[in-house]
Amino acid sequence: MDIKIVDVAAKAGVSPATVSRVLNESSSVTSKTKAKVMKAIEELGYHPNAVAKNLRSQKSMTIGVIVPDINASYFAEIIKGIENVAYARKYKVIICDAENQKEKEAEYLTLLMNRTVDAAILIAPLMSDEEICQISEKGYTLAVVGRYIEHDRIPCIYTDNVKFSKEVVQHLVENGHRDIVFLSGYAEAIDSYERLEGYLKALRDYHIPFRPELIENGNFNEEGGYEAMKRLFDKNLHFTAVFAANDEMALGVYKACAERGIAIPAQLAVVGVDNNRISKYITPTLSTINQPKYTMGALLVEKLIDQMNENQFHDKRTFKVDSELIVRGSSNFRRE
Amino acid sequence: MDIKIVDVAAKAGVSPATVSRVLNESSSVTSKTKAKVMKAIEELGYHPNAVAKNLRSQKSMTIGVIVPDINASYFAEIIKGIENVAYARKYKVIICDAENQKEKEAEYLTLLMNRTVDAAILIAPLMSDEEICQISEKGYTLAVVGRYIEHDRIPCIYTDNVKFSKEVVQHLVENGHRDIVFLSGYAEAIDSYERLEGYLKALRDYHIPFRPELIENGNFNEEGGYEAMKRLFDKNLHFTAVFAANDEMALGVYKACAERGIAIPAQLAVVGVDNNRISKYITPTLSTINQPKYTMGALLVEKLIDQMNENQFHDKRTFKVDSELIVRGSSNFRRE
DNA sequence: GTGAAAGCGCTAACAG
DNA sequence: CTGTTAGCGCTTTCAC
Repeated sequence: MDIKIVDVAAKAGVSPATVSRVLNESSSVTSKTKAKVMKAIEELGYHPNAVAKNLRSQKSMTIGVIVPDINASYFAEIIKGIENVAYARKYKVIICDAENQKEKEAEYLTLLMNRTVDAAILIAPLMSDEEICQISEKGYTLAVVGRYIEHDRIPCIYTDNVKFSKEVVQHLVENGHRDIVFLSGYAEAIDSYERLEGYLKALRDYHIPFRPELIENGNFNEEGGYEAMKRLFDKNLHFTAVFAANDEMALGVYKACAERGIAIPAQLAVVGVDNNRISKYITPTLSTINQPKYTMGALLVEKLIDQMNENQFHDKRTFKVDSELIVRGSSNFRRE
Repeated sequence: MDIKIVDVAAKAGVSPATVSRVLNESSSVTSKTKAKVMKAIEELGYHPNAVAKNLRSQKSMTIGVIVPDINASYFAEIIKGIENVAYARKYKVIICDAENQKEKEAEYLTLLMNRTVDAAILIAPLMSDEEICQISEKGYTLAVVGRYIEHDRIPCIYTDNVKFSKEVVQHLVENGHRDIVFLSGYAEAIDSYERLEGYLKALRDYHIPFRPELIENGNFNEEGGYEAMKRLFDKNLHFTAVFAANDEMALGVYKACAERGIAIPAQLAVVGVDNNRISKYITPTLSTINQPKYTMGALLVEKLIDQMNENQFHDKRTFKVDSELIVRGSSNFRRE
């Protein structure tokens, strides 16, 4: 520490520029001088100061990823995908947990604005399209997971929320259900909106009248799902199935059912979204929507890095990936 | 973007120094000039360049956290604790997922060496005490979760692996078990070693002869636990309980048992470690060791930041926190 | 209370 | 192939 490039240069009997050259392999250096430099670096225990380097070279070779919650396997898998291809392309990845708070999201976005990272990948369901576009317009490099953005400089990867939500309802209807609860996430989230839309469209397709009292909000977490179900039970409404907008809320449904002695799936069918790891371990196993999380992360950084390096925009910038309904124990039951 | 402090200064009709002063509230500025500067900043959409700032001020106000795997609720909870107190103290936290690879661990450690972060919190069971001490000796600021380090500049927080492992065995013995399998994690990990030690000590306390054939390695993951159990079953050994060195491996045990039609806990008792979220959802619910994960993270950064700010070393630098055995369905059965 | 100027550690022209 | 020099954008003495 406190050893700088000039110290190495002095020790090796060369100029700082030469040391920099061997460090970055930026131009050819005699193998002899290279050896001298390496030796000096070794002996001094020199570590280049990345802050100075980044300031000078105007890049950091790091990508920031902002996620709503690090403790959700859905995001963790996406991050793994990002991490691995970024690593292969010599980029570092730093992960920022916004903990579902807009304030922290903004805080971590400054890492992008203030040039600590070269680009940011946003998984930010609370942020509006406009906000995202504005940041991009200011010249910052962004990519987005989980939604489509109408902006030709922002790579996006997403699944079709409307489509898979229709599939869920279709599956339930085909199993004899007509009174299907929809458990929504927090209202501000784009996913909430789109999944509700799919639910409504499917009902319409089947000519099932929409009953607004069957919509409840569970804020995308277990506790919220639990409370929402309690409210529904208390209202004595008739329903035979629940479509929870994510698996977390479905866990809350399980809990509420356990308390009331309601059997899943015989008395109530349940389907979630995300294919959280828990969904395959819980009893009964939870039907859910699976997305290619790892691939989504991997593909997106790939595009992002290409865009940064080639300094041009590709023809293909947005990717809609397929999701699949995984039918498990919680809904695998034909209602007569 | 591309707007610098001089641009703001020009627009506001002051010097760059003054702009810097209002930005950092470092010394008093007339409220009138302050207003002018703020206005210019606003109008120009200026964002300070943190790289330049960090270079000049020789600090970054950010802490790096290196974890073995971001997709494990155990680490995620610790990170939450770190994140929240760091945030309250004006520090940013960047998370690095080493994915259980020494190579990546080293890669991310360079963020510390190259001054991208002011300090690093290591959750690195694969790294040796010597390596950790060496880094500290070179003048880098470190803190460590999950182990005790004999070095007066490194704050540590950890639980007593030996102690809780003894408790697990005690619990099993008291329920009538004498032939207890120990499923170890990868051999290099300090946790593996210490948990085995606790297992052995407990056996000795109860005068139960140690049977080396009952030790298997499961590499701390589900697949490993599953394979290890299959090997044990194939050997036709007699045993009635399994102490898995973490919950992940215990899940593998469940799977292997399901395949062979072995009932948990009637035919085989199972206990894990970590209190992963899944352990309370799986059937039967999994007995495990719980640690105050969030608090561990929170307390450690607190100390770390204190140490950095006061530039002095506290009397109390290491924290041993209590863990608790949570007895659930997988071992709550008295063997006659 | 404010400005001028130096310099954090490095890289990238430009010479040689 | 290697050295000299300027400067990335900011903060911080030191004057005034």
